[in-house]
Amino acid sequence: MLKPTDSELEILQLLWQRGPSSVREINDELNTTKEVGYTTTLKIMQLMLGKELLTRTEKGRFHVYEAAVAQETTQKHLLNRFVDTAFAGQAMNLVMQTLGNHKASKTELDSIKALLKKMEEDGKA
Amino acid sequence: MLKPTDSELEILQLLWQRGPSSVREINDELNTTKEVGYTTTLKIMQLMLGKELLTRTEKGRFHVYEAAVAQETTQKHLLNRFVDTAFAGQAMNLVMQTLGNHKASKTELDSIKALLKKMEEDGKA
DNA sequence: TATTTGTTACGAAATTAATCGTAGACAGAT
DNA sequence: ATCTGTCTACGATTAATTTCGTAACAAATA
Repeated sequence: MLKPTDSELEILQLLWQRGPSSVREINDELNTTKEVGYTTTLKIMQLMLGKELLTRTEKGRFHVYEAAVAQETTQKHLLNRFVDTAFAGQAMNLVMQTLGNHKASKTELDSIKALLKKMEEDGKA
Repeated sequence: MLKPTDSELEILQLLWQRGPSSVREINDELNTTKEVGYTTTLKIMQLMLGKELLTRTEKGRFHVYEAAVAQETTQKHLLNRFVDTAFAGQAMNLVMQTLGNHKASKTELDSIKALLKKMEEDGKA
C-alpha cells in the first residue's frame, strides 16, 4: 500500500468523515483550519487519484471524490510503520505512553479493559 | 521541537540503544538491514547536528556523535502528531488498534492493567 | 450577447530529503 | 618519503511534496 503524506491524510480524514465530496467542499473544510489555495487542494486530490487513494465520479461538469482506501486498513498500516520507526517495534511502550498522555472516558477505559481480558484468555488457551 | 525524518529516526534509535557512536558504527548497523553509503549516513548525521538532534565530540581526528534529544520526549512528541494526523485525535482508537494488532507478554499486560487502574482512580478523585 | 463565476487541467517554481562522488587531511604501514 | 586507507567536508543530483498561476471551458447572469 502507498503511504499517504500528511496533506493527503488530512484530506482522507475529511472524506472518511464526510463521505463523497467535491474539491470545493474539501478545500472549504481545510480552510477552516489553515489557508490553502483551491488549486493546491485540487492538485493534491488529482495526485491522490493517480495513486489510487481516491476514486472520482463525474457529476455534470464537476467531480465528486471518494476515499478508495478504508480508514481502518490505512490506520493499521500507518500504525505498523509508526511502531517500527518511532518505537523500534515496542508496541506496548506506545500503548503505555498513549494512555499516559491522553485522557480517556469511562466508556473507553471499559472497552480497553474488555479487550485486555480477551487477550489474556486467548493467551492462556 | 524539530520533527526528525524517518532516516533520522533510524539513526536516533541506534544512538539511544548504543550510546555515543561513530559514523562508521552507525553506518555498519544500518547496513545490517539495508544498503546505504557511508557518506550518506555521514551527511544525514551532519544535518542532524545542524538541527541540534545530535551533539558530537572530537576524539582524535574523528567524531563521536550522541543523541541530543531524549528518547521519551521525542516519542511523546511524535505520538501526539501521529494521533492527530492518522487518528484524527482519537487516542483511544489508536490504543485499541495497537492492542489488537500486536502480541503482548503477561508482564506487559499487567503493567497496562495497573496503569488503567490508576487512571480510573484518578478519574474518580 | 457579453461578462462574470466556478470548474478542471497543466506546467512550473520552491522546498525538503536522500543519495553519492570527489577532494583534501591525516595516521600508520611499507 | 611515499603509499594506502579512513575520515570529514562539500557540492550536485534526483525525487517527492507542496504550492500556485494560467488557460480552457461551461454555466449563470447581467
